[in-house]
Amino acid sequence: MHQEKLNSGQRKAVEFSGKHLLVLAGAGTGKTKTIISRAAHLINTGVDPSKIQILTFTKKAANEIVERVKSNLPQSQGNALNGATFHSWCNQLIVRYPNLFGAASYTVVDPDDQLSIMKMVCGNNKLEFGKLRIKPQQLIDVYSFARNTKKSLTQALRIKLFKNKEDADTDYELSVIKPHVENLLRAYQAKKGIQRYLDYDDLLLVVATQLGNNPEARTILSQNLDYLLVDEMQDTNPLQWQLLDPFVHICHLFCVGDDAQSIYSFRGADFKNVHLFKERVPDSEVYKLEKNYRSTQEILDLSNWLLKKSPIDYKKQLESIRGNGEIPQLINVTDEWQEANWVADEILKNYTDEDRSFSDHLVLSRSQYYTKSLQAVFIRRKIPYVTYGGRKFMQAAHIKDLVSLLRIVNNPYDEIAWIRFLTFQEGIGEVRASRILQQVIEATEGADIPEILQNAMPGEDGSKISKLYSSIKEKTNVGAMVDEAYEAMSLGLAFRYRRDWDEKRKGDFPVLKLLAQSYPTLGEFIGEGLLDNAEQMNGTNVLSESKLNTDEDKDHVIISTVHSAKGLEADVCIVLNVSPKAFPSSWSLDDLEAIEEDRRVLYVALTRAKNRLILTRNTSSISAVHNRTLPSRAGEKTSDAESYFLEGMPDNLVEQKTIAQQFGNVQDAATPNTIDLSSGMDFS
DNA sequence: AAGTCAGTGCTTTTT
DNA sequence: GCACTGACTT
Repeated sequence: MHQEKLNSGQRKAVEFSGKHLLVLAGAGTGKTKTIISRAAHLINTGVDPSKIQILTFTKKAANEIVERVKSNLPQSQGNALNGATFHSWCNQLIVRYPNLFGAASYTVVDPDDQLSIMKMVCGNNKLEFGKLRIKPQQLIDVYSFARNTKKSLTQALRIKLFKNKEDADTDYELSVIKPHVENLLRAYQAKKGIQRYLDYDDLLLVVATQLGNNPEARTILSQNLDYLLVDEMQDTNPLQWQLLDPFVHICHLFCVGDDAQSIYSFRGADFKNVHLFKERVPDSEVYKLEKNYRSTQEILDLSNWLLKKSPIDYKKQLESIRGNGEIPQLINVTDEWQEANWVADEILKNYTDEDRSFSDHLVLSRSQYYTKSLQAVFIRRKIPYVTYGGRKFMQAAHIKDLVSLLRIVNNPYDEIAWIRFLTFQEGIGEVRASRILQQVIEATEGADIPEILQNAMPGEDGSKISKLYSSIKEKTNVGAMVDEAYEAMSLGLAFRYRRDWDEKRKGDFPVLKLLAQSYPTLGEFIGEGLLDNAEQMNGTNVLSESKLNTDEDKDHVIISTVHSAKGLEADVCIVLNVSPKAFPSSWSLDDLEAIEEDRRVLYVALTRAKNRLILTRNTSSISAVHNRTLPSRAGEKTSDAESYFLEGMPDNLVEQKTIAQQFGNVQDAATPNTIDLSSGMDFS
């Protein structure tokens, strides 16, 4: 058993004996440690672990917190402790109380499926209004934004499509567009209803609505829950607040957050949930944690300087308990291949000369896309790495193919899964699939699906598929269902993905089976499995270590987006491409709030470093930008150069280096063909 | 009607 | 690498 040491502020929060508490904790002040110790403290003082629920933003964070609480307790004492994301928690509640939430046999749809549904709804209806064309994906975004922020459709359209402009032209365009959008969104909602789909937002909405309206629901839940511990409170949005609000009367809230690290406003996050905590929650207190234990003072000086330049007053000045260390480095490069190679050099040098392990390194990027060249270089130079925040395991095409069969067994109304599964069969395309689907839909409730399939597809194909369907339906073990489905589909899969079948995709199916086996029912696998993150190790999928024992090679560099790196820390932290147009991103330039959010993104990145902080930047984009002033709104004097976050940085905050050209010439480096670096190598 | 392939354009951030 | 398109074959 291992107790975490606390300072007086942390201890005060951990041992808080009032009703509700918000802990405002700056970066590196021991936020995670405090929430972990709080859970352990509650259990130690006699609270039933099954009545504590920890809520976080990612499954990874949830798992990590629960594991660390357990290691703080005598063995098996914390086994009943629950940690989940808002979404998976709601999903669990819906599964556990089907009658309460009225969602008996439903399927959770992921963003890909949402898009497919929206495309079906739009059909040939191209939303074109003069210059403005609205894509199905944008409709989904507007819909989700409106529901998460509780804003009207008009407001959501204005913010998402018109950058929040409020002039007469915008108002006119809005009035033209709105009725069309409304029709499509209503059709989308109707389709979800018929096919028993719940999208991510529905999961929260179903639970929040029921809790708000139904006293019985509150009574039932209050019997099973005493403490709610919420991590990253600054990233909760109005919908999530609507979900939390009823619990004020049901249990004790313990929330931790930092307004300077709020980086999810694109998803509707609203730091009012932090600022108005005391007003909204009766019987509540707010504590602050201000001593930074993570970083050396030089790293905090740079972070403080960045935040101080903001027009927003965060009232934050981090001070290091640890004292002084290395000055942060700013590495000037001319292109991303040079940058990637420099990063690889640095890491290899630290590994061999400085006795640092690969896992002491965290490489952060604004976007997932930007790490592509870095990954290519790491593979070529044999640096082990994992990526966080990439495409989900369950979203991969070959996985979705197989899962489509399980989905139609689980929910025969699942149109998307039907189409996917049927068109997977050789000789069946979209037209025939729709026809077969039509027969399934028209069949009366409770009709025998295998029989319908048999009739819809005369001949051997029909009977094969029909038998497969019944045979899977009979199984009770989810892993066995995966096996059966794989046996039937592997030939087709191997052919369809023959290009990278042996190297990449084939190996995912044993992983899928392992994942499936960890769920008691098919419904839970399909619902929650979707919400489960995978990480990629050197380009191939692995599931979180708790599920798969990957003891081999735990030493690897972590490559992550800043958004996925919340809560992470590392000895050496490298922030890629801190260049104009990236910080702030060129998308944000004419929106002040977006610029400030980008500033917080960089702030989060900088404060991950414990001892060595390295920023890289592309000098070619600096000179390009300095020569050009952006067209700006009347009266404003903004330009890329002026809004660039490192503009005007005092010389003493960083040590600059400029890397001489060393690998090939500029033309070579700029050719995208460089990706071929990886193809000729030995993967063993 | 279904399948294949080469060419094109496009890539914020996440549950 | 990805989704999508258009032209082609089966």
